Amino acid sequence: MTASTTRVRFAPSPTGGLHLGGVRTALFNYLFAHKNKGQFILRIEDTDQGRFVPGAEQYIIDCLDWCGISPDEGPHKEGAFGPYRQSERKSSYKKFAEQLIEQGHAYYAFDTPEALEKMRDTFRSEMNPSPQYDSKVRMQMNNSLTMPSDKVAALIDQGTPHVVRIKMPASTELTFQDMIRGEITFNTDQVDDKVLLKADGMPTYHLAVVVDDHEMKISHAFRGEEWLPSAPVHVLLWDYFGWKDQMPQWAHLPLILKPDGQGKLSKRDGDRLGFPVFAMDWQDPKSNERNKGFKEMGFLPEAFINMLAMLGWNDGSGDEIFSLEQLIERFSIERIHKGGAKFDFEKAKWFNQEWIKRSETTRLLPLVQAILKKNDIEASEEVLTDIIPLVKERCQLLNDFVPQVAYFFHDPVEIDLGSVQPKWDEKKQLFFEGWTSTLQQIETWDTAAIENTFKEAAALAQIKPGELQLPLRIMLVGAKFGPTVFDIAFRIGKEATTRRIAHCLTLLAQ
RNA sequence: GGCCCGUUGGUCAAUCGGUUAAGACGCCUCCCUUUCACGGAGGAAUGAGGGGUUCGAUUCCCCUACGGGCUACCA
Repeated sequence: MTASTTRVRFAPSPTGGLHLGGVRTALFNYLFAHKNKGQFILRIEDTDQGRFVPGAEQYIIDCLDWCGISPDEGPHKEGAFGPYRQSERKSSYKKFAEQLIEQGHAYYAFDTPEALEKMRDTFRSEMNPSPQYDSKVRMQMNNSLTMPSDKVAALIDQGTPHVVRIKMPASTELTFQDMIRGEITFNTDQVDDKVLLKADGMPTYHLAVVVDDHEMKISHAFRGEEWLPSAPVHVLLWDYFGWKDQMPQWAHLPLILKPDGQGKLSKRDGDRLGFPVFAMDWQDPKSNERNKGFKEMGFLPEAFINMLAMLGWNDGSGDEIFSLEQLIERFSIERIHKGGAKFDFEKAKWFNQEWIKRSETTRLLPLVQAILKKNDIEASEEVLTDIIPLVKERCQLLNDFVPQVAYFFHDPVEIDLGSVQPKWDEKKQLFFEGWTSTLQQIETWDTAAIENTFKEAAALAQIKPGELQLPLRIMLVGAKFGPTVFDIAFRIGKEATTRRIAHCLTLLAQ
């Protein structure tokens, strides 16, 4: 490699929600770019007009922004290498395809979809379930290799639909280096004559990646392992164009697998097993199908990317909680795994809990405030600043703040009297009646004062304070959770405390 | 079927020929706490199988098995 700057790219297709694996690919790109003080480019691969989904591009940008891994260049942030949408670069691909034809490395093919299907049918056998358009069959097909040149010219003049295919050399060993997997060798006999330019004039992925990676001066190319089988086509193309010395270094990332069973993780698995697969909520504009995102599920972006980084990579130290800055500092391609990793939602939630625990109240406050508002709880900054530290270690997801905080704002609706009734007796009833009236005389309403009167009253009534704390908790919170009861009584105030106790005493007396 | 990639506890994983095979999640027990969490102390649980190479293999090589990916005018 030359001493040129590091330039990497994340190149998604705008076809739907942004999958976990996609975010991780973007993350690794981002980490590598920042570690090497290079640039991180977003390129939109929208060459398949049939699969294009409006809104998906902006959604991808929003997801990356939310994750804190925004690109340096992209359709939303023009740099010196635009345009960053492949559909807008259409004209340049044709030129390169024609160059390949002139050099004898590609050819025009006029076969109709029906003709291709017929070819597959005739060659299909038990030994060869999926016949390819390759060196063995191309001379029997309808293309510029099998037709006189004047006929080819005539067909093209008439506007006959045609594609451009690469002419794979026969029986050639092709070797390239992968930064994660080392040396990888293919025999060209195994790869078919891939379509380079489609009938609609759009390039396929194969032509577009090579041309764009070259024109955008990409130095390192990260992509999913599913691309490995077509890598020889790309390597060959770099060679044919005469750019081989500028070819990016490849890194084929391991896949993220289903938690159960096998295969790569899909959005269906999320629906099936009850966890998100997309970074943020995504609603398909055509089907209106809605898929939940990690963001809306209550994940902190810090936790989300931390979790993703640890799926297929680690720094060898045993540490697991890393900020984005720490990830940049410690990231290394050598420590990326070769094998796929099964996604574990439980572990993902643990990462989030760790991040909630470690986050400053000021970080959490606006997020919690927004979630509460959605649940019809208007909470001031002052109050939340006071309450968040009390409950944050009890929350795995940001949404958990709702039940953990709700009883500070309104009387519990559901009251778990079942936990109290079995051991409830008149003695306790009298205790609470008595204590409620002594509460009225407390001058400085604070946690210590409340706790003191409670313990004194308990001693007087000859009941262990512990036996009374659970009932009190149920009265104030409605259930068995939350911080110390006296902390809660202090925050909700004297009036609410006595009201909630009285209400429960009435219920228990029935 | 073919090709390519992979394989350490249930899951994420450390080890870069010599260790009692780390650590984390989850699970279980106990402590703290008469709530829920947090925290602390323990526990169960791992090198797919078979051949080599080597004084010595989880580690290197080969075979098998298993898993995954690809095999579209989708990316």
